[in-house]
Amino acid sequence: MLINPRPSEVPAAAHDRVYRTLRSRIMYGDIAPGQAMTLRSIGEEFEVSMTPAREAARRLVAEGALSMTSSGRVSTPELSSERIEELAALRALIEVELASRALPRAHMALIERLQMINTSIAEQIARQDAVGYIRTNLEFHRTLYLRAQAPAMLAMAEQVWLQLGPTMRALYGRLRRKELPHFHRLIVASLKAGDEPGLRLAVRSDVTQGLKMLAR
Amino acid sequence: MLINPRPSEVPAAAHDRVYRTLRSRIMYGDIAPGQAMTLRSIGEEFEVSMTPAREAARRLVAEGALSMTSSGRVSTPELSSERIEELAALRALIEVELASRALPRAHMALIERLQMINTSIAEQIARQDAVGYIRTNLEFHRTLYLRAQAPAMLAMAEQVWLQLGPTMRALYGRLRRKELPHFHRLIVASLKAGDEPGLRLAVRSDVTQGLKMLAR
DNA sequence: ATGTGTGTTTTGTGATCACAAAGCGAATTT
DNA sequence: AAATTCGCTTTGTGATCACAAAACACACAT
Repeated sequence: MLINPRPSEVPAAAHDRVYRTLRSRIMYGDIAPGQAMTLRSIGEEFEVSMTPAREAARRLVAEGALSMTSSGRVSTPELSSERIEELAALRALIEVELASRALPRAHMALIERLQMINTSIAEQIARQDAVGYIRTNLEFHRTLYLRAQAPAMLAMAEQVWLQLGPTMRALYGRLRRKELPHFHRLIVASLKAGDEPGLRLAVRSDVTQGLKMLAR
Repeated sequence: MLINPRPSEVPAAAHDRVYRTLRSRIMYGDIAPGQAMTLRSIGEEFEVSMTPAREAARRLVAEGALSMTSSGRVSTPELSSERIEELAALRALIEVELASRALPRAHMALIERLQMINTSIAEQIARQDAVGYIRTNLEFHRTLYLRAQAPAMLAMAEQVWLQLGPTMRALYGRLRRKELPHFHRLIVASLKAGDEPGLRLAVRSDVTQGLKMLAR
């Protein structure tokens, strides 16, 4: 009997492809806050009928990536400053815990990988590429948190990122960064030193800094 | 022009009714872990077609209330002990923060209401009603956290409850309680005294206690 | 100008159907 | 006896359609 040589390349249902593409766009700030979309237009873009388009949209609504009016229309959310503050606090709570759990398992290979990602972030900044910056920045965090071996917590953190996606675009479009966020260096340094309190503070600061200015 | 006298009583779409009913069942431990269900049987029970049944199921999958096999079949999840530990830690993180934010706004009316709920919990314990116990226990927590005025955080907390629902049933079926969890009394006492560190400890303990024993 | 009414168009909802794949059970083979 | 094969049944997926309600635009009246 033949074993499927690539079990990860399962057919990929249509609704899942739509979901994943939209999710990436939202999480990485490809879509501005308040952007409306119809189920038919989604289906048209992905060349599927309304059924899978509706499923993908509904899934994103359930995750807070899209908001829905009482009549069923979906759009990217426009977050109030109170909600931004809440989501920033959630990021701080969850990601500090994830970093703390990753610390004892963080070996040199991981730290080098994080430094690589940091240089990549610097490139995106130089290129003024907002979407690239957001994606690479989140990749830095995800790479660290994966070491925590805590999938449920990581999923929660990603859900918060998703909710903040369109808003992050508005933020990073405003504060034109010139250099690598220096808390990333602090995170790497704390990891090297095995300094847990320092790591917790660095992560909390990194996560909070940008969003604080946006919430006012 | 007439204003709708009950704006909250909008027609209620079929898929939403299915979703809400299933969500309650899962969150309050009405369904055991590992219980499978088909889309057609859901539709049959609620006298709707497969379309709204599928939407409700998909929404619950997105929230982690149901798990899905690669072939699209859904069932209540059977959580590993690692995942239970993670979810317990998330409860601790988020709910301690919610309680802390509720504290400065907690007036006498709220405290009295919490005490009422506590006597209600004692009744459910005397009646050996597992589902009633879980529901009333969560009502205690929700009542407190509503005062925090932090809807995004509360939604996250409820999502964790939802994921733990079927497992909670298995837990409370095992440890036949005899009396009101005494951390509930500690929570109320800390609220009365305005003692924030005490409140944080009491909430963390209450949230962690039961799940710790289940995770081994 | 502003608000109002009306007809048209757009849009989400849910039912139904065809299809393919997964699950399942019994009979058969090793 | 255990494993396998084959056929039937169950099940999820996605397309299509009818329908009702919401959104919209335009004309009209104030």
